[in-house]
Amino acid sequence: MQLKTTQQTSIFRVLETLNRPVTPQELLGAASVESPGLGLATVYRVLRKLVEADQVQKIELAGVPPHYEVHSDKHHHFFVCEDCQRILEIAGCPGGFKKFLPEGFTMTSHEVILYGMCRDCSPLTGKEN
Amino acid sequence: MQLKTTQQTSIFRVLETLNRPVTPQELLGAASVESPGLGLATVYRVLRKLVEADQVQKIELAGVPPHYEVHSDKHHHFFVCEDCQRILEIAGCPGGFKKFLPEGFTMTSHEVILYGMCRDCSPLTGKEN
DNA sequence: CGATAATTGAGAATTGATTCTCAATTATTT
DNA sequence: AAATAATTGAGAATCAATTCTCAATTATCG
Repeated sequence: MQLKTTQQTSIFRVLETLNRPVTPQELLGAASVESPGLGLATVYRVLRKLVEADQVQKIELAGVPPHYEVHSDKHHHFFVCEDCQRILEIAGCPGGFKKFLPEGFTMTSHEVILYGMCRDCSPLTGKEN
Repeated sequence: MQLKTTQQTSIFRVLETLNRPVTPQELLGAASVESPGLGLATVYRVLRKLVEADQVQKIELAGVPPHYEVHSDKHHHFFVCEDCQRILEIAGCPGGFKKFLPEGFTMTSHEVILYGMCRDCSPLTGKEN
């Protein structure tokens, strides 16, 4: 997908800058700085096109609304902060999941989600300390 | 939560019998055999109570609607069949996820989801062969 | 038994995420 | 610049999951 307008460019640039999964609302807020008056419908329109073009991935994890992030080819998983709800990419993976499959099952992919508190929200390392 | 009525009993019994995560619709269908005329609202009402009482767990996984199953204390994960959309519990877990956490993060739990084809849907072992 | 409380089913209403509609604005073509 | 095409923002509409409303049914209690 080629970005033609100010709005489209802002949306994609913000996605690249934040470099983590964000909600459409978050994206609207951040991209509105560059593109005042930006509408949520446009954010969704652009996201849809970007997802179709495989430049952006929609991340759906339990307990949090859908997030979007610039598509990465590296195998990775996610961390969800139970306090601020922020999602972060986690590099690395223990692997070796196939041995847990029952007989006759085939596995095409897997997902690992870690839940806890991010640095900013952890009581001992957070900003407030 | 103590089960008082026919409807409540059927709903819980079916959950126990099926012994896997099911959708409220599936549950309605199955419990309607014992309780003809059962309504979806009642299924949701009873599920909500059971979840509050921690007797049932709501399972939310990407790509499939929410499922409910009898609460199990054993640590386990899930397999999602990409063909029939059925969810199955997987016993066992590789563990050792904490080493993937960034500095200063704390982990309280994790989730592993395997995607693929279940026995019934796998081309070489399915019913149709 | 008669009164009161609880539960139920049906369908309307709500919620959150997303898409659609449409008039206005902006870009592109000629 | 005129005509045509594309994009946008706002709010309405949709969609799926779930909850609410309310009258009818069922259960419980004195």
